[in-house]
Amino acid sequence: MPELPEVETVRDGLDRLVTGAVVRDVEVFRDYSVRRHDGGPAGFVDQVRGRRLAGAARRGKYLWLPLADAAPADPAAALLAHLGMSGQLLVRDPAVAGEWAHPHLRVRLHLLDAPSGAHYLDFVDQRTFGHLSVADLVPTPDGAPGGFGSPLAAVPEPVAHIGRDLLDPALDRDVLVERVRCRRTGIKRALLDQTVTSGVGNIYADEALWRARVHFARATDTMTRPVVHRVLDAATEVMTEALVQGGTSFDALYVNVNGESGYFSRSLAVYGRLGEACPRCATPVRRDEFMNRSSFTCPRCQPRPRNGRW
DNA sequence: ACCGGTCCCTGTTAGC
DNA sequence: TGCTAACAGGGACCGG
Repeated sequence: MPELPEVETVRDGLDRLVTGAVVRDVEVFRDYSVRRHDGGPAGFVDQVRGRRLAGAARRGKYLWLPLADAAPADPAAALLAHLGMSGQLLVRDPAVAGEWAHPHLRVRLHLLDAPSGAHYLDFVDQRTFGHLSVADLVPTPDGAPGGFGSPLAAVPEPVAHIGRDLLDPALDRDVLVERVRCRRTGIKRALLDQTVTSGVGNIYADEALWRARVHFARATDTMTRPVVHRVLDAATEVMTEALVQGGTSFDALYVNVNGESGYFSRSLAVYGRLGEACPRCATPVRRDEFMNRSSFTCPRCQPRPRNGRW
């Protein structure tokens, strides 16, 4: 499932492979995949067709391609993507891939003059939790670049409420620690709340908490600054390592921009490993239902707090 | 303003 | 064998 490292892998690939390309045409095969676009599927096609893709930027799990060559009166805008659970952005060349159409192809951009020579940018999404839209760019309140890979101090409007992620050079870590400690909830809920900090999903939250030896239900307002720092450091580490390895793939749904699967799943310590030995102490990994999904912990390294918040 | 619960969607797998 | 139910999960949205 794409979390920050996987999305960053895709962003980096798009930056190299499609920056400068002109969108010659757009096909929407599944209206639901552009559901968050204001003008609907037809408006989406109108706003993307003829525009030049000016780069690739990211904050947390949101990814955007600023659109150049607009009419002078139009506001600055970007093609915005969220991959959801199963979304992929595939840069494809029919000379290599043929005209074979993926069964879950939802949106296809026809490209001209891509630096890679690619003809298509395909949005493929089996479970359709992902989506594309065109959104206006709004200035960042702090005047810093909008995200990773963004030279502009602006973000798409639907991203404006999302917190800076842990790999963002403009993130103020001390402010983030205080924001976490001010919350009255459990630490995992805080990690997954994208308005606090973005990019952390269920997998990396579990891995980070295991590394930091903190239980997911630990109340944020009982955590000392060093402990919060330890959790955030662990999350930064685990995502950085995953990024180096090209992102996680444990169910073969996720592939990077070139269609390659990542291999980080081999390095997961607890996530998805019910009953297997904790790599630190060999205690069997436990699974709890939490937020209508699974949380994996080592019951010995991460004992359940007495006054925890689920 | 903050917090927590619900729902959206589809393919795979487990179980009867 | 064939059906149903559970499961994966980010985030918009809503009610308290």
